[in-house]
Amino acid sequence: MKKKSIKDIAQDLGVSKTTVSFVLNKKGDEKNISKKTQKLILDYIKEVNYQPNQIAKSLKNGTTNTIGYLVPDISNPFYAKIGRIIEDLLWEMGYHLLIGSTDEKKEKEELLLNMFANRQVDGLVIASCFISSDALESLAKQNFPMVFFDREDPAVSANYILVENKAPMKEAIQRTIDKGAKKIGLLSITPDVYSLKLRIDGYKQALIDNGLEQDESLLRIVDNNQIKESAQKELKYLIEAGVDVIVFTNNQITATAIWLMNMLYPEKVDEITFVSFDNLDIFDYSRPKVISIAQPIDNIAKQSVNILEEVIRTKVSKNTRIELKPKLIER
Amino acid sequence: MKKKSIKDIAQDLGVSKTTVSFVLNKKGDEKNISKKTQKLILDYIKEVNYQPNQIAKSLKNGTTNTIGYLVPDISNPFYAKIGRIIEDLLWEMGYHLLIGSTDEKKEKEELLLNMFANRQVDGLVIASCFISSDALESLAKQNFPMVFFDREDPAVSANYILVENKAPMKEAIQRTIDKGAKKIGLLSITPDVYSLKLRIDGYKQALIDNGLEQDESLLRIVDNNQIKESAQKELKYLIEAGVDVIVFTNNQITATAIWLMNMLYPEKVDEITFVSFDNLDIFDYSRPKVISIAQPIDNIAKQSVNILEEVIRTKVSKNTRIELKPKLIER
DNA sequence: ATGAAAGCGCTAACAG
DNA sequence: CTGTTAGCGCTTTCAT
Repeated sequence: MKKKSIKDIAQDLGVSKTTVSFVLNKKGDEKNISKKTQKLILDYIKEVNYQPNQIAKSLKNGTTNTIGYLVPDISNPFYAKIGRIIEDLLWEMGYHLLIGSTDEKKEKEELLLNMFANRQVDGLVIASCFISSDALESLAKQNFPMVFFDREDPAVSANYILVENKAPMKEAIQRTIDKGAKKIGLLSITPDVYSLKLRIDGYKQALIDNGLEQDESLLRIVDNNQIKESAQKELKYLIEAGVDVIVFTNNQITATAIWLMNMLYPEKVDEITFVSFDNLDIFDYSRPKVISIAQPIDNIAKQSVNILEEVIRTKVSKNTRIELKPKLIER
Repeated sequence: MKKKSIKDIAQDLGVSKTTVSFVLNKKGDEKNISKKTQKLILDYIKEVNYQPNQIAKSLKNGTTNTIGYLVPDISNPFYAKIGRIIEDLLWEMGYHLLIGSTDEKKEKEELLLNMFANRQVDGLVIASCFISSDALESLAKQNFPMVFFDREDPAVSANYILVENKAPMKEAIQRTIDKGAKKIGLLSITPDVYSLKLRIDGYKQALIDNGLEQDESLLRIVDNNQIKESAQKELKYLIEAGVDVIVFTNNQITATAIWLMNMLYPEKVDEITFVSFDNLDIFDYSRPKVISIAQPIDNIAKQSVNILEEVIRTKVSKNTRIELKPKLIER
């Protein structure tokens, strides 16, 4: 039993494709198709379990009801969770998610971007490191519905769903200072993304505001290409420098550091406090103690979908920039 | 500058659509298109940045170069990681991933399944709880390329990529017995999936083989609808029963239990050993100590893609059943 | 109340 | 060496 098309159905029933199409799209009454014919068709549809070919529909309509979700790595819990929520929200609206991981590689991002556009996704939710790339610019010029989250290129105006970086980071560090922290180090992956720079600014500001020593050597940058090895070295530096607090700019580096601490300095896990931008469930019980800045994942997803839906519907992009407030979790 | 189609290009250049199409598909030489015409077209293509409409291509060819990835929850690290690897492997082959989370809901799974099929995905990688559902049966009957992983319905023959359950579970528990464990409890989510049953069988077998007391009350099942509350109650039971080892049937319940232990029984974290089917990175340094059975994620992904590719290419499904060996991680 | 026919963008067999 | 044409499955205008 091969798949039936509208044409087959029409032939089998001795009616025209048009009639079938009208009935299928619930325009039977509107188009004055007799009740009898409608029932005939509907019954047959069920009987043969007719499934419309969405590709043909898409070609005709110019829409696919598919949204592209482009992130550095879909297996990163942050992107996976947001992806999941977006998937659910879109599902309600009859949309599907096509995913792509860019690995923060420009070339891959551009290829994926083009593939997505060619595949006629109706819109794009994207965490890009290369917002000013040719591919994105060209899409922007075509007024392609897009919303950017997590990352921003301040030089490019677009729809952004972001989270405050500097102030919350400063505030979190302030808590540790209030509790007596004196020597505060920072460990970050290479801040080639704007938001990471802002988080580091928050760190610096906290030190300045409290008149703490501005020791540039306590600001350690990890080599992204060999995170574990490099983090180990930098962590060692900070530990030996005698810091009582270490600040991290994202959850990945925090998790790595927790692991390293437990492996290499188990005797020190209760002497040091971690501050992490981005939360992870394990922070609830991991040692060292972690004060974290939790991004409002639900809200990021919700706003992204909202804006995207609006742009698709109205066909006008207003370059909305939304900055959400993260939540400080003390432990 | 709106998007150009092949027709536009042909008109602009005063050649026919066919010629353009041939050149685009690198059949220029084969079809004896003059070098000059080829260059003319290729140059123009670049100039206007022509992007072929994949939807039209798909309609014509009957293939979309898209694979559906259907899992209970894409934000679960296990599925997210496998998804990521599959994405990469497929990318090499020119395929893309359409994702769907079923939430283990039959209705949602069937809807997604149909949507995917209608959208003409070329194949499906799926971790389903309802392998014997109508929707799946109907696809199977149409010889639709599918490969199942993680979960099996022994009553349905299909392409399965699985991991051994019973023996590894038994073996992991054996290690704890060798080290002196006497009273071994088990905590599991409701084992409505076949593999969970096998894991529990492994637990029982380990007890039998070692002549340990078969106390059915030490086998605690958590209510899936309120995991945290239920797990807390069951964990309490086991702790009070004085177990020295607790066995878990998947990583989710292990993670929950680790969290609960640290929250509620911090004084006991070093007195009890956990055995977990499924590994998580945090087990490296979490307390209680966790002996885990790590699923070979890379291999699962690789084999799934292999089989799927073969089925798509040969158009014949051989109902291959591959059982991979997990890796015991002692800590 | 229903049908014929054009067309979405692309491919490819067939004709010159 | 290149062009004409039919057709993938669907929608929709216009005609009857």
